[in-house]
Amino acid sequence: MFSLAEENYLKAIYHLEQQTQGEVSTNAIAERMDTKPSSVTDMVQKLAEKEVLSYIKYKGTLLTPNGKKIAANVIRKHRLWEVFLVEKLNFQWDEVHEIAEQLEHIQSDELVSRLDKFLGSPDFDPHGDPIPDKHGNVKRTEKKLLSECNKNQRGVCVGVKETSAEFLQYLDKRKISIGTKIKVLGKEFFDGSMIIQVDGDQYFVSQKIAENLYVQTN
Amino acid sequence: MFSLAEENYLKAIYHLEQQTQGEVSTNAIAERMDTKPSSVTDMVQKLAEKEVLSYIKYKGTLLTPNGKKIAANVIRKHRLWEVFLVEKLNFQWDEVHEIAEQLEHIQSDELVSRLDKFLGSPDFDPHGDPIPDKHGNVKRTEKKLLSECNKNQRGVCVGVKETSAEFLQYLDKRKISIGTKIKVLGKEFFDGSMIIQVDGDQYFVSQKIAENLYVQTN
DNA sequence: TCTGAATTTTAGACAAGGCTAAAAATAAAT
DNA sequence: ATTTATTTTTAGCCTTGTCTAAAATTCAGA
Repeated sequence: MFSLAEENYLKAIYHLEQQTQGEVSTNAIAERMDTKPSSVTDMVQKLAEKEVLSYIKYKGTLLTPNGKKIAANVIRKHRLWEVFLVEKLNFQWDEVHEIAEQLEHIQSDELVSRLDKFLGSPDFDPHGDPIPDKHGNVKRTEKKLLSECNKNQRGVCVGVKETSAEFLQYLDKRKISIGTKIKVLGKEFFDGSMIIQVDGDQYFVSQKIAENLYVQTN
Repeated sequence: MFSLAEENYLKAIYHLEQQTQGEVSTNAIAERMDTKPSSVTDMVQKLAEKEVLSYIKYKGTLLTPNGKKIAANVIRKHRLWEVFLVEKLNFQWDEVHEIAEQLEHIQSDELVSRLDKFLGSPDFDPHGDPIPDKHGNVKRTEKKLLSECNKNQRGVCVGVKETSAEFLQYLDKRKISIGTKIKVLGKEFFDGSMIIQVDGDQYFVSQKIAENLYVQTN
């Protein structure tokens, strides 16, 4: 139904719509897709014909409900495959994006449904981003930085901001990964450092660490 | 390196080379790829430039060692994914081909290597076809039809010729699947029917059944 | 061996998706 | 309120992979 290129455009526009409000500009799309604005104009006009987005010359584009659904489905597949790669094939968090970028275009609803079940219907991908359900709805649970948490707050690690190998190794060493429960035992205000509890262990974390770890509090 | 279309051509030519000896004809490729001979000529000339096959006008093509390796790798991926779909996602034998046809083009050596390990480095796909190793070498164990076996011969079920749902169900009911050991207890010459032993049970199979079941004898 | 049939190749066209250069529209600044 | 700068679109061209129609080559039968 939709070509690989078209799916990538829809996905890019979907993400851009979440980062800003109002119409998405041609230049913004071009930058995100690493392509030229003139190419974007062409494609956007084609997609408008297919009624997956509305386009007004010199103004920008907005996805239609149908376009949103298609984009969300691509993102759903992307994130499910990321879970597969990390949980089943033991890839690292930062190694999976490129491969998932390819896998997200495999066409088969049955495959997605079975993959989802095989993985235990996860709600988050390895980076802590929410996985849209089959209807394209996203469980929007805002994540916040560990550094924004207060003493005695509890949360679940849902992602990272920084994705360098060093940082991921730092977390691995402390057995912190997606789903890990974290409790703030203490917070030092003059340098922003914290003492946190992870499973049975306690760790000291600097502000820099706390500012790069997303948690979902409850 | 090689486009999706190019990979599909190499794969098709690889298969055709195994079915016949000598050069593969343009028409044969066109028929297998469900395309026109003129398109094949174009593509084959392009692939000859890339040195993955040798092409002589009006004569035909032959894969170079490099071309064989690339084709075998695509087939390796195809078959590994089929194992995944059947073993892990519980698809039926006959439902996986289309999806594997897409998955075989995912580019990532690391992915293939990890998938292979995850599946326990299988030697055969769910249809009983051998899975090439990472160097493109195929463990060539010729399969023959059950009907070609003689009394008291033993073999392992490695595939089917017919793939209709009815036939697969027939086999399922008798617990015959890939890897199932079969022994020919008796063979009736006037109608080609057989008595076979499967695990502890004995079954009567008609010639039609025996002609559609591949076994690897030892 | 000649001739008709089948196969294969060439030539020219097309759709998708991208690019460059130039024109048009909008936004910003004096 | 103009002029300048930025953004966006248009026009024309390119590549990939396909097609049709016509030409060239090979094969096969008499």
